[in-house]
Amino acid sequence: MNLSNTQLFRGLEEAEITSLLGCLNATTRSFQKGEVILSEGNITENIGILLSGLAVISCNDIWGNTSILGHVAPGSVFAEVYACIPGEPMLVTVSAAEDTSILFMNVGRVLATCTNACPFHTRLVRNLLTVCAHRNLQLSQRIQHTSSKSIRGRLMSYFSECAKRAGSNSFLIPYNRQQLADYLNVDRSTMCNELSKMQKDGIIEYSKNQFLLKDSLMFQ
Amino acid sequence: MNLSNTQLFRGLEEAEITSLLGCLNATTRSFQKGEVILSEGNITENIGILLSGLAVISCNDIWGNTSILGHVAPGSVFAEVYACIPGEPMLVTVSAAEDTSILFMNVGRVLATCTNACPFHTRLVRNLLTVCAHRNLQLSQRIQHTSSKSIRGRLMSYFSECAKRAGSNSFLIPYNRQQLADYLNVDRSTMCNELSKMQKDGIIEYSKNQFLLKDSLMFQ
DNA sequence: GAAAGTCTGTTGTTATAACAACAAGGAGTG
DNA sequence: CACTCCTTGTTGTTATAACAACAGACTTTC
Repeated sequence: MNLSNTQLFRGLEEAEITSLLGCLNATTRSFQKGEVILSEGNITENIGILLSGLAVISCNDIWGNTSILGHVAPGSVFAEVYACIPGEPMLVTVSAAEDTSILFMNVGRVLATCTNACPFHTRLVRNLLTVCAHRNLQLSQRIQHTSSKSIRGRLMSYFSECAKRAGSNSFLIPYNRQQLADYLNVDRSTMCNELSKMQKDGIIEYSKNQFLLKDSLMFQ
Repeated sequence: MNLSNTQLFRGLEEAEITSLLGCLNATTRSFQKGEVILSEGNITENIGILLSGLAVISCNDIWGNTSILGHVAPGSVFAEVYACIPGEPMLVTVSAAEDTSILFMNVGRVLATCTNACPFHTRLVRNLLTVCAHRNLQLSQRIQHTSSKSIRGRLMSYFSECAKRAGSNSFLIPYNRQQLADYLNVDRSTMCNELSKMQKDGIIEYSKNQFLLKDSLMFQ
């Protein structure tokens, strides 16, 4: 894993990162497949970066049922939310889905200006904030797109954002049907059905992942 | 508004804040009821703190339908997500619901270590990160609690977290029925009905805002 | 180019949530 | 106390989403 390609170290050179890592007293640890990396209920002051392998984020309800909340891919930051809220116990468990190596950094050291007053430090903090803000934005958008009670409403909310982003009524979506259904928290087949109806109703046109919001609607 | 009571300035004394504000070149602006504070599509480098009044966060779809996403109360930070992602245009509009005054701070100045290397600065950055992380946690939890397709599943997910937090099967919830229904994105009356059924089924007991998850379930 | 696998769209049935309308129980006020 | 206002719980009806099962199109692989 090349750290300069990660969200957290973006904009920093290899040499600068090496110097930073020393300054941060970062440590690397390896985990075997199945091993718990961070456990629910624990308090962590460490931000993790997954260097290689794969981790899953899961959650247990009080009856012991486990549900998977997401995955951590190489280069991704995790646990930063808990590390940034002093004393907040984790509500999720992170465990290794494969043999995995993790870089841990103490958030206190990341935030405290180092004695060398190194200029890379400022960039690192800014990156950390950007990571947090990005995740925030994505979560807010998902909530917005799933706020409608109807499948059509959810699709329209999502398509509306896609069109805004693309600056055009025509856009590509980055999901296949199953992924889109999961994102909008609806059943795939029912969603496919609704897409057909919307096309029949003249609201949208689509082919594979290319969608078009019909202009006529803008003036209704 | 006493700034030392706000999330962003927590842990700082009045005098320290005054010195910080100068160092940050923060500015205060007033808005009349109905006036737009920050507009969708704009790029902002400013974090806002609402000092007095009330603001609403709203969103327009491409057909011009407006929906209210939330409110900003005195002392609350807003726009920090957009300010922290350089170049990210706002997807929401913030406008004054009453006559309102806002403190704006440039995020670049917040993050750049000031020439005086004032120690309050570090605390401020840490607070900003904490604000971001907190919001993040709340959003993640809401998504988790609304991920079930059934009302019962959503209630159980929420109650499970409440019980965990309380460290007890008995806990108070901070919402009335309508607010809980809104939070879980379900219809109030249907939810009330489901709560009754859950009580009949012996899963929970409740009275007003006091809830009890029945122990028997733990061993099923 | 046949076979297996994946993705997408379609249909019919069933479960369930939304909705509307109302009753009962406080809380607060004149 | 009578009054209104607000919250909560209940019921019946209707709309709609989930679910299951399958067909066709497209990929991938040998």
